[in-house]
Amino acid sequence: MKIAILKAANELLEERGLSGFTIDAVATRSGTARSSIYRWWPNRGALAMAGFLAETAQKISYPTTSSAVADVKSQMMRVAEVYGQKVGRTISALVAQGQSDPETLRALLEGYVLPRREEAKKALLRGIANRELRADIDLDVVIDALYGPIWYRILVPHAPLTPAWAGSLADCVFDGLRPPAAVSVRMA
Amino acid sequence: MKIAILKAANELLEERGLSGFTIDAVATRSGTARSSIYRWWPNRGALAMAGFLAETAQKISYPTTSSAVADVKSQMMRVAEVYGQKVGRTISALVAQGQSDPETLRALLEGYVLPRREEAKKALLRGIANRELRADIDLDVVIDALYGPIWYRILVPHAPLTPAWAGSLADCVFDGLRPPAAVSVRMA
Amino acid sequence: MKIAILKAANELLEERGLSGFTIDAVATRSGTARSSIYRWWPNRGALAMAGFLAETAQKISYPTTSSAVADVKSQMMRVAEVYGQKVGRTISALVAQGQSDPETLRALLEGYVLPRREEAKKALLRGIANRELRADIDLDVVIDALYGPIWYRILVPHAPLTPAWAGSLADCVFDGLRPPAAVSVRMA
Amino acid sequence: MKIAILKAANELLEERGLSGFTIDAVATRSGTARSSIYRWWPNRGALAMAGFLAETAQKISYPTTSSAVADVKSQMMRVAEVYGQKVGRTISALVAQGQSDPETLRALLEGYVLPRREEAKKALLRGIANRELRADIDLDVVIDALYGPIWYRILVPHAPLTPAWAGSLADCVFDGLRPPAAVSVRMA
DNA sequence: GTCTAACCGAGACGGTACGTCTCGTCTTCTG
DNA sequence: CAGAAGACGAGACGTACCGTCTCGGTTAGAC
Repeated sequence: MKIAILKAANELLEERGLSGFTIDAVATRSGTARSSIYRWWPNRGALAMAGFLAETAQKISYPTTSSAVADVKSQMMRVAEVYGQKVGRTISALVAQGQSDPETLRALLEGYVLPRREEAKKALLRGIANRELRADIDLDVVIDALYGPIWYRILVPHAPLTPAWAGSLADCVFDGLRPPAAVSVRMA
Repeated sequence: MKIAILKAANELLEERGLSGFTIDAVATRSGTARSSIYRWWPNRGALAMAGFLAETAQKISYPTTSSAVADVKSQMMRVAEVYGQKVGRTISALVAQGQSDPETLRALLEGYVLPRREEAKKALLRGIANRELRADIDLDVVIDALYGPIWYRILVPHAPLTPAWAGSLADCVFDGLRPPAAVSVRMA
Repeated sequence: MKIAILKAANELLEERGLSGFTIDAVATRSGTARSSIYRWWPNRGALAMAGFLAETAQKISYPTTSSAVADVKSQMMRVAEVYGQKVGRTISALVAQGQSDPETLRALLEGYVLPRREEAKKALLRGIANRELRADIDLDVVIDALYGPIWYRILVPHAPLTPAWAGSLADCVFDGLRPPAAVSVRMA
Repeated sequence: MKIAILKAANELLEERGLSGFTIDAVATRSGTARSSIYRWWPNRGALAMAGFLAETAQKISYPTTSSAVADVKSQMMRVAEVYGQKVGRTISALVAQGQSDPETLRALLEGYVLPRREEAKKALLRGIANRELRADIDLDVVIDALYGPIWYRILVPHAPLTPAWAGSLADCVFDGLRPPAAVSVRMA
């Protein structure tokens, strides 16, 4: 029951965006009654969030190779690929809903954004430990620099969100984060 | 008349966000009739956009000093300051509205985002001409890296949007974009 | 518009009683939108009452002949005839609605019951002035005795409500209300 | 179990009327589950009726003295007293429910109204046998005249239902039902 | 000086989605 | 294995906005 509802919610969000995501439409598609939806989720924001977390949120994981920087870059490219398609619609719908519904925003942050940032933080720390990255970087700023543009392109789609672009972005940002080790060694 | 409407629209957007931005509320606050609003703007997205462009969009300009990088950085810090307050609410409301209303999204892109990007592009080209920046950078990627995180923090407010953070972000990104001065060292 | 709504309201009340009287059904039958109904009436009780008053309430008037008693009796018989058909359904629905909605009950009393009682009171006073009725009768009790049974048969339909029955009832009650004039005269 | 349910049903009907009489509320107050209520009664009308019959219906009996008329009058006064309080709420709720639920109406008639009328009929026949009442009266009409107004005042509470009023009513109606003692005077 | 046309306010209209509330049925889960 | 617990589909409730529309009443410029 709940599963069918979440599935339907997700599909609608992906297919038709926020404006097509109606409790009635979810009920119809899932073959349940509106009241059954309201039994479990207090409003449409909560349902949208739950659908997203249940169905699509878990699909992007970090690889772990010897190079943390390469791991992050490849994960960003996968994120770009996934977000560039239907999932992007869902996320933008959630963010939009969050602008007029604080509860949805909170759920999105706590249920998705912050955990993801924590994962990224770990990867970057691994990079620092590896000496791939300078030790003095501000992790939050770096994560914003890496992932902020991806969200930006979802929400303000001035240009398509492609893995290639995400790769360039990663290169661009990481370029400034490498330790100056070799240079100083040579200069010494 | 129109001016009063746009002013009211903006105030509501700033004070109460998207959910408080109702045609009725704008009419009441501006002392006009709903029909007068619909006479001039086709729907609430268009009105929101018009209010934003008329009242707040023009407030952030680029300085022009000898250092293009410093100009961009200082502009980013000002942007962060302005967006961190009421204007941020307006922008997030517009983006949210844009998710279910393609016309609003188009207006936001063409009326605000793309022109701003053009300005940024010019500043960065000045930086390249100055030799402050490498010549081989992908301008679009760099602009995404610089401004994307700002929009991200407006729309997904996991942490406050402050000038200090924007400064760090600028430093972080520009760090990787400087011409390879070290090369000459190595060559020495 | 309002007229079509009231007409539809009345028809539904008459045809299908309280349970078929739905705002949606009224809207459909009247060819209007639910919102238009709620624009004018705050809830279904008020609508039912308004429909009743507008369409059927005014249909029963008192005749005025030389005999007030005969007038009341003939009016009661007409009331029985009218209430015995569709109007009875409407009235019983209104009373039923009034049991769970004090506002409807108030409207029914003030808008219908009390005015009717005032008319009856005038007729009875005419009867007293005529010497058709004793001067010491308690008008409220008499009106309850005359009309109470009619409402009773509408609401608790243990037997049909017919003009003949109403006539017998009137005779029965009026029998005790005549002045003892003639007898005492003879005895004197 | 059943007893607790009926008790709770009755209390709710008395305290809060029809609108507070909810299957859920009865279950909660009686400490049982909704399903247990539906095991024994098919719907809320039946439950209300059962609660009424079990708890309050039997409480009013006829006295039997030498004067049948006095018996009826005193019973009416007692009825008025009892109905004027909580029981009146229950009865009005039952009648209201009956307007949209024929089964409840039938149950009320057969389970309560008609048996009471039979009792009244017996009392009146006693009055005829006693020569307190004329032999040619139509018992059904008289019973309607006596008890109809009481139900009327419960359901259409234009004025309070008091024993004093019921006494006046009884006097008023019985006044016309006495055998024509005056005839012998005239014959003299 | 009139006339005509656009703009104004006011607000009714048909719609659609919301979230709430009961209903009466039905499936567990437990003692 | 009875009964409590409670999920289920259904559907009406009243609210809030949407965007469209008709209506008189003012200005203003054109004739």
